[in-house]
Amino acid sequence: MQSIDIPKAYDPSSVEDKWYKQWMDDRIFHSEIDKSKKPYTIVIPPPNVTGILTMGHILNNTIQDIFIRVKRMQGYNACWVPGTDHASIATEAKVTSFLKEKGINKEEIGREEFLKHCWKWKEKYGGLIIQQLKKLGVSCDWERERFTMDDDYYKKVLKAFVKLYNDGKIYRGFRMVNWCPASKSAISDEEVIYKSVQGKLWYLKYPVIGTDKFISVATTRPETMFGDTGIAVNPDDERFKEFIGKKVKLPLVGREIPIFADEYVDKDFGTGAVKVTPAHDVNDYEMGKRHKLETVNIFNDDATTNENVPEKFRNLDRFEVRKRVAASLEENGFLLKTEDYQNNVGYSERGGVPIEPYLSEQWFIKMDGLAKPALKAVTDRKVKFHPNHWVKTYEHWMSNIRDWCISRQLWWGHRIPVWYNKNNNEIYCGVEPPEDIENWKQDKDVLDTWASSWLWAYDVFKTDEEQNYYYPTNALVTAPDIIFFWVARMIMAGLYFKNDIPFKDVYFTSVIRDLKGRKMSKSLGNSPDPLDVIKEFGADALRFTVIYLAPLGQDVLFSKDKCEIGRNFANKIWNAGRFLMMNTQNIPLNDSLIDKHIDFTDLWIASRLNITLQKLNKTLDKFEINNASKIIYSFVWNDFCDWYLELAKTRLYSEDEEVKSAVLTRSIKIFENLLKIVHPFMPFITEELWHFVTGKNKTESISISEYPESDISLINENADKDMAYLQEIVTAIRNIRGEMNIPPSLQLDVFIKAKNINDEQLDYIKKLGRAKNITVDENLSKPNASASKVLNNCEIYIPLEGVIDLDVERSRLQKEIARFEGSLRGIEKKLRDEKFVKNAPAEVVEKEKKKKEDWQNNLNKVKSLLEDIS
RNA sequence: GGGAGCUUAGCUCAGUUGGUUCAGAGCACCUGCCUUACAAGCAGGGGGUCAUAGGUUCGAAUCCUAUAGCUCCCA
Repeated sequence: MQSIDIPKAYDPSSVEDKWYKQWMDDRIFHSEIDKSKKPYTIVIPPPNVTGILTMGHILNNTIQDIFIRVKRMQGYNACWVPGTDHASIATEAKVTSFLKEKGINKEEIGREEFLKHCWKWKEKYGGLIIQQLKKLGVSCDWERERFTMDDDYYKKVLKAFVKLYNDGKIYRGFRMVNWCPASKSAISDEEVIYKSVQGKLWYLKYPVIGTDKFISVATTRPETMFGDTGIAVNPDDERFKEFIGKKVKLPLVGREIPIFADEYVDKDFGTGAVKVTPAHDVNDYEMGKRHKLETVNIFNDDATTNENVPEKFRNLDRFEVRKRVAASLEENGFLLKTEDYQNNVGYSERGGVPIEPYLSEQWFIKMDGLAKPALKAVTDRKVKFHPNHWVKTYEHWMSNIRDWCISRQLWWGHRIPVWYNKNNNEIYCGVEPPEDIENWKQDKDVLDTWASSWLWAYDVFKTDEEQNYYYPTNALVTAPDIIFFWVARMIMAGLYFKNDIPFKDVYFTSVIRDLKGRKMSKSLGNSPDPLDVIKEFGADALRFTVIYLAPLGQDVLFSKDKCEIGRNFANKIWNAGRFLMMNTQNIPLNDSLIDKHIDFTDLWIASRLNITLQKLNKTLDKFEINNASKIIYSFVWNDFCDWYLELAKTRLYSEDEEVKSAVLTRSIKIFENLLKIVHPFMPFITEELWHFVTGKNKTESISISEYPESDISLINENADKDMAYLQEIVTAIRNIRGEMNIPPSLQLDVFIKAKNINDEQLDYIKKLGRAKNITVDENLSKPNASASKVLNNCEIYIPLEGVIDLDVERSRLQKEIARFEGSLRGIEKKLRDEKFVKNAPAEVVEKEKKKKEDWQNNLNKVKSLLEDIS
């Protein structure tokens, strides 16, 4: 065998790009319909096409990749469809401001020109996040990459609209909506984010006509007074009874508006009387309808004041007007007082400015009929949530859902497929425009982005045949903050359009936060750039670290330094592989020998492997992916590296060539299995090592090798027991050596008082315990000046003539005594308790009795050992 | 105001069906080691009244109730 030069430390940079290219060249992530195989499908939550990769994406996509890779190796037809969405508001905002910098106004160049710029922008920045995802090593089927504005997907979105329209599920209406003055568009309820803001409460005085009295009202938004068309009080409020039916004269405006009674008014808030502005407040709008009030809209679509306010206040931003109105009211004696006031203000998620309740004509989808079956699918557990507690949130939202405003006053997106006849009131709705197009005018608005991505689970598949094969998908992995935006709506769409759930399981990921627990955000600048992290630690390390840190349903406090967990783990695996490969230089591999030379440690590691596989399957089935990473970690590091390989050295360095071959061959076989179970978590390093140890051609891949199945017949209790005994003894010897500060280079004699240690075990104890000689005898007595340890089935003595520090030894033994005594106290108390003995199952009582005996025995032994040296 | 989640070692978190060999892991810390895979490592060690108060039970980190604190979602 040729000399192998494997570096001491794993260097991901030389490995990752090489393999990713190979995988792509070999198209191993590509899926085609194959009726002989069961499909396992995931569609990616499409990231914003102009976005960049965040730590959230890292976690989310690593999880998806793990599921997909495991299933692929298990022989499923694994298909992971990637893609991006067009992010209507976000992209349009970016393009608009880009153009503005160049002195170009969107309105001036018109819709078509503007869209050309959008597409250019998309071409330029759209590929970025996809390239970044590839760095992470994800095994998406890139040949299936989709974009929500691809021609055929675009058509499918329109088709869905037309169907809903024809089914009477869509209507157009003049309603109060959440208006984002930054993007000059309506947004949905879900895109409004409430923030607690320190503001003021202004107390205004409105003169009551025909009296010399004022009625005072409290408001957080004095500028809206220009739109006031009434004053409301609670009908039971004695303070205002005399005013009901009278009118006030609106300050600064002079308009006369009525005072009326309405149950809605809270007597205890502010002054007990409220100004009513039907055009700019949802509740006031409702009150206005009840009392047939006039609506006076005082804002333009960018929330500057319009011609309905007095001239000196016109064409000003709403916050500027607020200042001026307050000042003017004060000047004219209409301001009673101001107070500091903390209130919740709705902000536009994308626009970042306070939303304005605004009356306008919009399109809505009726949610009633869609929501009910979608709710049932989840409460019946046809769609399962992981963790399950999200069901309650979902349930609550679904039961209180309101109609969905789907029109956006934007250009970048799917334009609403509705045309209005120029000559009459006719409306046409269809995927294709009307034939006599010259007589029609298309609706100007586009659809909410979610009204395109809610079809994602099936419309990413182009043909009916594909949809029938791949749909419903198996799992959706997503951040919990889009449960309403997306998850809920996908379920509605799936059931409505496909008559089937879109996915069987939904995995809600952790939220990645910084070490202070703050959400990672661009504005805080507290998020490391994932690509920098990959460069520094490697994609495998990053992947493993985030999974290792992310328990189901818990947030993750992350900093890039934590990637040492993954990097060190990768290095550990690397060196285990390196060790095996180094040995192949001198030891020939031979499959036929492995069953000929087998001892309990071989049986034990096989047993451990199969127990691990069993646990792994269970946790993966339950979507406990964080648990899975820990199971793997402990098998690799503790079982395989710390114990098995250390034990194997005894035989690898022996004289028997057959034994050496057998042990090395077996070790490599176990290692290959180990690589396979690590592979979905750390695809690159495992691919590299797999090729080292199997010598396979580079076009073969561990990615499509067979995933190990757990073989229960290999779980071996006897081997486990023998091994546990060995570990106990070795640990005891090490404990003595450690506490006595004996350097590893100093070999010592060891005496074990026991009857059942076989020669195999003895060899290992000698090696791992760094013993010169070991004497085992059932009846031996403690040598002079030796340190000792009492175990359940044996006692260990290490003579330390000249080395022993009696004080250290005494305190060691005293500690042991304290431990045994503590345990005994608890157990004796329990056994003295008649109720326990009477009520507890006999088994448990027996167990306790046995324990008590053992510990009492041990205690006595340690006590006498202590006496010996006192 | 409604809902969800969390509170276990200095830090970040595991602890499935209640039973002192489950009070654990990683990091951090202390001690000794460059032991022929790995100092990104090896071996050993210290450290917790499992938020608080009640309750159920023979027995509670684990089940129930209340309280406090933190986080998030919704209005």
